[in-house]
This record gives sequence, C-alpha cells and structure tokens, in this order.
Amino acid sequence: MLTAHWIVNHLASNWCNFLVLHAAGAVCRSWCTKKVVFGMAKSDQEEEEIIVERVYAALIDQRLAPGTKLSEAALCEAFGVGRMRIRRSLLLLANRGLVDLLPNRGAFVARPTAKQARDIFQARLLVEPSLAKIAVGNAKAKDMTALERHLLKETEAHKTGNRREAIALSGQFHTALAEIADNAVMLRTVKDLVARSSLIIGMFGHSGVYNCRDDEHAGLLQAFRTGDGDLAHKLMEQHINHIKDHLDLNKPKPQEQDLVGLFQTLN
Amino acid sequence: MLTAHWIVNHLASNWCNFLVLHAAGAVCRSWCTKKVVFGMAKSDQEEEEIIVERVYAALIDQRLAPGTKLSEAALCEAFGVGRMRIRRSLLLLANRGLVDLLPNRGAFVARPTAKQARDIFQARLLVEPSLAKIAVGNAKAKDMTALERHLLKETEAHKTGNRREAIALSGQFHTALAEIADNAVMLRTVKDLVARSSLIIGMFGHSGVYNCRDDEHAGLLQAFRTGDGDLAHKLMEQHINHIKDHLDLNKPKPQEQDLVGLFQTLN
DNA sequence: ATTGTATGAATTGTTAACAATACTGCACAG
DNA sequence: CTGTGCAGTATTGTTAACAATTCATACAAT
Repeated sequence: MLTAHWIVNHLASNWCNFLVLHAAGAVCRSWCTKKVVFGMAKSDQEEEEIIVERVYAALIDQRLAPGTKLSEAALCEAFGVGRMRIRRSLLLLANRGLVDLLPNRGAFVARPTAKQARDIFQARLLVEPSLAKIAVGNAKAKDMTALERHLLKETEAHKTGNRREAIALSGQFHTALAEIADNAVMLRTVKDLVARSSLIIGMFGHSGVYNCRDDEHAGLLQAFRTGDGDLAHKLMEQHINHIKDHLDLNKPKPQEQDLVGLFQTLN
Repeated sequence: MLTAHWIVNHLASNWCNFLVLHAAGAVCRSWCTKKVVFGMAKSDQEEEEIIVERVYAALIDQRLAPGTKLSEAALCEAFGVGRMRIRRSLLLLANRGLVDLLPNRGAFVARPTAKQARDIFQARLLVEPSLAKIAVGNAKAKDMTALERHLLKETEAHKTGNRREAIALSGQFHTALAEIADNAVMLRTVKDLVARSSLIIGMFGHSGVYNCRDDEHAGLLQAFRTGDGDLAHKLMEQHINHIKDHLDLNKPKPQEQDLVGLFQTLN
C-alpha cells in the first residue's frame, strides 16, 4: 500500500521547483478588462498537466510499479492540491493508458496485458524508425549538440550505476528525437509509448536489464552526424526490436496481486 | 451561437439508441455482496466514453464546425446528464485535440492551426500506409466482406448525394483498417487523426470537396483482395497526399469568428 | 482452522451551493 | 457616431457536504 508520506518523498522530489515555477506565472489585471499573463500561461488546466508530467516521470524511471494503488488522498497531500485537480489528472492519465481506473475502487498504475504490450511495441516499430529518419532531416546544429550532451549524461549515468537516472535519460532520448522532428502529434504519441513501455518492462522484463542500451543510442547519434536518414531508420528498428526481445510476454512478473489478476478474467 | 435546442436536434439524433443501450446494461445485486453487471459493463466512465464518441461522430461528419462554442448547459440538456459528466467529457476531448478549453471562457470545437494541420497529415502519412500493409496481412474473410459492404454503402451515399453520410463513412473506412490491423494503440491514434482531419478540412478545405474520394478506397480494397500489402501501402500514401493537396493551408476559412481569432494572438 | 457474516471505517462518486470570471446592454461623454 | 464605463446577467470554476461503495476487522459457525 502506498502511504501519503511515501509519495511525498518519492514523487515530489522537485516540489520546490514547481512552486517557484508557478509563482513566476504572475497574473496582472491591467488597464484592459482581460487578464494578462506574463511569461508562461499555466494558470488553470496547465497545472494538472504538470501533475500528469510528474507522474509520467515517476512511471518512466520506475519509481511507481505497475499495480500500485494511487489513492486520491495521498496524491492530494503529495501535490498539495484539491481532490478535483487530482481526479482530473487521473482521468487524463487513464485516457493515455498509464492508469487503470476501476469504478469505486480507485486508480492503479496500469498493468499492461501481453496483448497491449505487443500492440505498443508494434506501434513503436511502426512510428519511431520513420520518425528518426524525419528527425535526421530536420536536425539543426543546436539539436546535434543537445543530443551529444544528452548522450554524455546517459553514458555517465550508466557508468556510475545510477539506475534511475539512466532509465529516465534513455527514455528522454526517444522523446528528444520526436522533438527534433518537430511534430507535436508524434511527440505526444512517442511520449505515451515510451511511458507505457516502461510499465511493460516493469512487468515482463528480466530483472537487471535496462530500458535501452546506450551504445545503440550512440549508433543512432552517429547516423545523425552523417545525416544518414535511412541508417537511422534501420538502427531504430533494430533498437526497438532489441528492447522487445528482452521481454518475456508469457510470464508477467509475479507481483503480489498476481493471483487476483489471474481470476479477473475480464482483464 | 449554439442553442440547447439545436444540439438536441443535431447531436442527439440517435439518442434513443443510447437509452436502449444503457438500459440493457442491467445491474443486479445478487446473493454475493458485489455488483454483477450482465452483458456490457458500461456503468461509470464508460458513459462519458459514449458522450465523447458522439461528439466524435458529430465532428467527423461536420455537424459541428470548428470554433463552435460548446456550452456546458447546452450539452447537459442534449445528453441529459449532470454537469460533471460533461465537464469530464470535454476534458477528454481537449486532451485529444478536438476541443480547445479556454479558462473561464468555455469549450470550443478546435480550430487547428496550419502547423497542426501539417503535423497531423505528416503523422497520417507516417502511420496509415504501414498500418494498411499490416491490415492486409491480418485480414480474415469476414473482414473482407465487411469492407466490401462498407464500400457499397459509401458509393451509395456518394451517388445519392448524401453528403453527411458520405463523409462519415469515408472516415470510418480508415478506422476500419486500423481495426483489422487489430492494434488498439494505432486504432485510437487513427481515430484521433481522422477526426482532427475533418476539422482541418472544415477550416482549410475548398468548398464542395469531400473528405475522401471513394474510388481511391475502392483501389485499396482491391489491394486487400489480392493480398498485396506493398500496393496497399503505396495507395494509402497517395490517398492521404490527395486529401492533403485539396487543402490550402494559407487561407483558413473566413468563418464568423475568424476576426476574433485573428486578434486573440495567444492562439 | 477455515469459511461465512456483520459492523465500522475509509475511500470513492455525486450533487448542490457558492465564488469568480466573462459577457451583454445601456447610459453617457467626447 | 464612436468609444468608455458601469451595472446586471450568464457561464464557468471551486469547494464542501453528502451518498454509495468497498475494505478491514472481529466474531460466530461448521
């Protein structure tokens, strides 16, 4: 069971950043009758976007295991917001397949089925290689340097054995490509797929195996340097297949609620 | 402006079906202390899925023009549900890019920008051809007959000049392929892309031009008959490009609220 | 000892009232 | 005639109380 205290410690690690961020979005009622927001306009629903993003991050680096109960009260305390906000955030997360919303039971971190896992990786194979090719065509100089820097951090995290950061960074590498491709639709799609992949790895992955191997990311970066889009396509395809190969879709991790899941045939 | 009456007439055309459907999900408190739901289990959040689906349909066959205000009260009356339900549905629709949610102003049918239109069609070009190829590989006999029947209805609607039905059916053709491919992730993606494409056509399309030309759908069906996945890939690519070519992304339709949108520079 | 049942607590779902903001119409000054 | 300011009204956003359901514990029975 998940206590509020646990969430406060593990989920809200950069809570202060959030407060500062929010305070910066100052609202000023000026001479005109409309509100004018300086800088960032994240007064209302942008706020639960932040919550969603934070849960995203927690899912990706596997601080929240599949099946974990996300009680409203705990989340309220963790984020210091009202129940309505939390409720909306959970609805959005459920809409993206990251959370299962059982009526009268509450919200749980999603436990992807084998079928869902297959669908998700098929989708990644369908989308990400082509997207990588587009990204190669789009990459500006600053994108290249950003990727270089990202890869440095990634290998660094691997070397120092910082597992959580390594996982998070390897996920971000994939979304970074979508950002370079400069397509908002695909960016969101890839983000969702990466996050759900983390859940899948948590359920079907062999223990000790990371999300991505950074050397494959390095190969992709090399394709960016030479501007070889077709190579990037091929490498990305191989890369995703490697991730998929490290799964055993027939044996979901025997977590605590394995028996109950076995008899919930609806799922 | 959108009156409640208008919505009742135009949005809720198959309202009775819904009632029957819902009544069929009978709930029976039996000897065990848990609720048992016979047949379909759409008691709770499934209900707003229905609302979302209905708005979807209305957007696709262009009964709801981009920029139309969706007032909560009107929708409450149209669907006969409480404000909370409507509010959640609007949140989900906004999350999928079909509705713009302006703080304190309300919900409006989204008016895609030229950039968004480009992104969406790029995504379709990236996804749907490959998906069509997969669908060809997956198609069973019953899928073929269903497609045949669908195309008959589609050409029929074209011949009789039933514009709304023609548009709706041509959209459904694309989602039908995703269903045959049997990938839930891609199905949802394609549904969203098709719906948003309808909005784009409403904003940037030349008047009198349909969503899809049914003869191109017929060509795709032919590829299914011969089991030629690569042909399906090529045809779908051409098809989407044709749709895109009929747009003029530089000239958004001068609808009534075009001027106000012009001076809302935030958008 | 295990199963079944009942009671109380905790959690989720819904409703309605309230607060805050945006819209509308009118008066009035320039 | 246009533009500004100021009510009143309508719509949206939030909160808190209430209803409904599930969960946990204790206890009785086979």
